[in-house]
Amino acid sequence: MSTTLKDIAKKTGFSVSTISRVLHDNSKKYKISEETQTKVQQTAKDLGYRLNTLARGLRMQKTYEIGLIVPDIANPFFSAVCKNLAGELRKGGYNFIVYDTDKDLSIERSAIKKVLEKRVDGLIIASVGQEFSHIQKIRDANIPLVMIDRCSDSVDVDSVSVDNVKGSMFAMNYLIKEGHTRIAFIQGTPGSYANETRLQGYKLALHDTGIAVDKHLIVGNDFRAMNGYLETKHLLKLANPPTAIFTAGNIIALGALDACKKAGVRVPQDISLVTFDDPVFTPYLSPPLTAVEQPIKKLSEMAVAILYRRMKNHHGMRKTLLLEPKLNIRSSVARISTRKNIIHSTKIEKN
Amino acid sequence: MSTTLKDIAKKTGFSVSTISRVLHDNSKKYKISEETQTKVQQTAKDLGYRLNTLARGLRMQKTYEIGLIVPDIANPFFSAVCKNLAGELRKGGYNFIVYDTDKDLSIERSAIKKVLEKRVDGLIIASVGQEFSHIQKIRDANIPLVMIDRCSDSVDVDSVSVDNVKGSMFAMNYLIKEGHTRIAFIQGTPGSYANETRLQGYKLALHDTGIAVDKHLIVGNDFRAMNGYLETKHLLKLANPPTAIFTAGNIIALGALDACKKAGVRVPQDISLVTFDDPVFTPYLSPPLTAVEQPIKKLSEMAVAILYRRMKNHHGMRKTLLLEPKLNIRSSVARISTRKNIIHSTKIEKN
DNA sequence: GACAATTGTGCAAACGATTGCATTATGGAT
DNA sequence: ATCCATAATGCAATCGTTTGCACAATTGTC
Repeated sequence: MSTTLKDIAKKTGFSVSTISRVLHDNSKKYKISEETQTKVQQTAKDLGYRLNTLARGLRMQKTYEIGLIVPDIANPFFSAVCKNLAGELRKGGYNFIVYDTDKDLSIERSAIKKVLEKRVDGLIIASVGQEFSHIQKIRDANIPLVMIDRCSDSVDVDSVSVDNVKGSMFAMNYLIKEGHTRIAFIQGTPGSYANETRLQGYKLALHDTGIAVDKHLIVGNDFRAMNGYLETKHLLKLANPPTAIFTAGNIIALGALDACKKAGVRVPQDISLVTFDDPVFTPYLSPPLTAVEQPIKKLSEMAVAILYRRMKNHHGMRKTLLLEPKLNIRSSVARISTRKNIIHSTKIEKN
Repeated sequence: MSTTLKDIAKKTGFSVSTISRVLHDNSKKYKISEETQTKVQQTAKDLGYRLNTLARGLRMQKTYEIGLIVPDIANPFFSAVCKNLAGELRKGGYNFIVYDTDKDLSIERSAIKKVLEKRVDGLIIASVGQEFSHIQKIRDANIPLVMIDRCSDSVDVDSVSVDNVKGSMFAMNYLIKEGHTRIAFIQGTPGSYANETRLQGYKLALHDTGIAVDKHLIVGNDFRAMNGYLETKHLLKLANPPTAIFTAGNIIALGALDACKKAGVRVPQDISLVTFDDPVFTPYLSPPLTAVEQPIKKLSEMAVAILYRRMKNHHGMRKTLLLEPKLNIRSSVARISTRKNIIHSTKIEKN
């Protein structure tokens, strides 16, 4: 259908080899005459020649493609990661194929299969699960691979992720410093990497400062807004409600905020709110939310750097990177005093 | 490196043809014996055979890949489109390659080149610009193509987009119905398809109801938050400020909201706010914003449907679809009365 | 017992590029 | 005149599949 080297060869009278060399080799190496070069290039343009990367990839055993597998591309965190990775990879002359697994492990498996069938040169994957045997297999097949946004000691693969534990501790320590001791945690999906590590940080911070963990203050079960809404409502009705809420993800925080407003509870005067994750709209909420920001740009850069390294050296030592998050302090936390706490409680009863 | 059909052939004693047929043909057609099938399948599994789509694509002249080109994947609208398209395409057995052009026409051009070199079976493109000659060329080369999120009579390509003009009119008519006559429009990037069509709807609605267009009320120059912030500040300082603001995009609205809050101007009591585009966080802002929602799911479904149609029939009639947006009424618009307007004005002076 | 139909499998030519190894022509050195 | 280096190009194998055609063996039909 489309023009091939052969067509150009026929038209110019040169051999396919010569055409190939002129068009892709920069042709210095083979000392093609100027005259031939211009002639070939001209006819290539005339005929609208377009490289066939399938043929090249097959012959060269290299595709210049990187596979990217993410649980949910509509999640601002992942779409930002996507964008940064794209830019970073472009610099190195690589393109990438994205797969959205919709947080489904079976789709993830089939995505991996597909992407390997495409003979990508490398793979970046933010796995959904806690189960990594299928990923280990890729590594065992010597396909360059880096995991992002989660790491596990149970697999021997390169990884770069954000230190969720530390992030939680930043948030919690700040709340504690401001005088809070009754701090609720609204979870995301239990069992997910993000949730478990963030929960761990929550507990650790409490433990470090000698505050007992109150199981009634750990609530919730997924990363959606409705979860934040319902659990906040529930928390506000407790006999002894928390003075602060820490949510495992930003969408949860949206729901929490909504619940507070509907209950006539003011943030931060009546209750404080901090959240993990910090997408573009957080500063524009009312009030602007204090949030744990993940270093997305750095994460992407590192992921690509580690991937390149692995593509050069299949058998190097495993590399795991844990990046430091950052607490962005805005206006959703109040310094606490006992009196405020009481006012707060009465307010609740009213509703 | 990896196992090929040949390897399996060698191991089982059958020919490459037989292996191929068993593994991909469902082999009914060629009446391969049960015995052979199981034997082949077993060794394929043992050897960890993985299809090489490069070779297959080369031979079959079909890749089962669709290229997707978007201006900014981190934009919630496009990442949602992405996700919906992915799901839709998966149903048909297609994968897709995404390119983020970063709103840069030259990157767009090179992305198109790259994606065609990959011999995708089709192309979905949300072009950045108003200039479509490069896109027309693809169509001329008989590559199935559908444009999304913008359409133009100047190119002869299939397209599906949201009726921005109508969307703007929905928003404006609502504001007008609520008694507003001084309505400002904060633009996005002038010259962009999204902006011009939304602006057109703004003007049209005013015109239809006999309200004169006041040029001082059309302000702004890009889709970012800072633009919304600065322009709102400016609008509030006018001698005769608007009673309502309509923003061309949601991020602009975030900035506008922020400016109002900082100026002590309440929404909607002191000024009303409506915006185009309606991502997940809009209902959780304070106040929940009345916004024009784009039918993203429908858009994606239609885009894929039209693409499939075009892949089957290269020479059919051009098809352009214009989908209807929807106004989600929340709490950012107040019914206006002259008295309120005066109170409002005094409030402004105070700041 | 002759012939046709069916069953099960293999041969070999594509698909479009890359590249090591010729090959030819030319000029210079001896 | 002989030999060698160099310049400019061509040959042909290869990458891993798919698939039209051929072919042998078996079964069925009259």
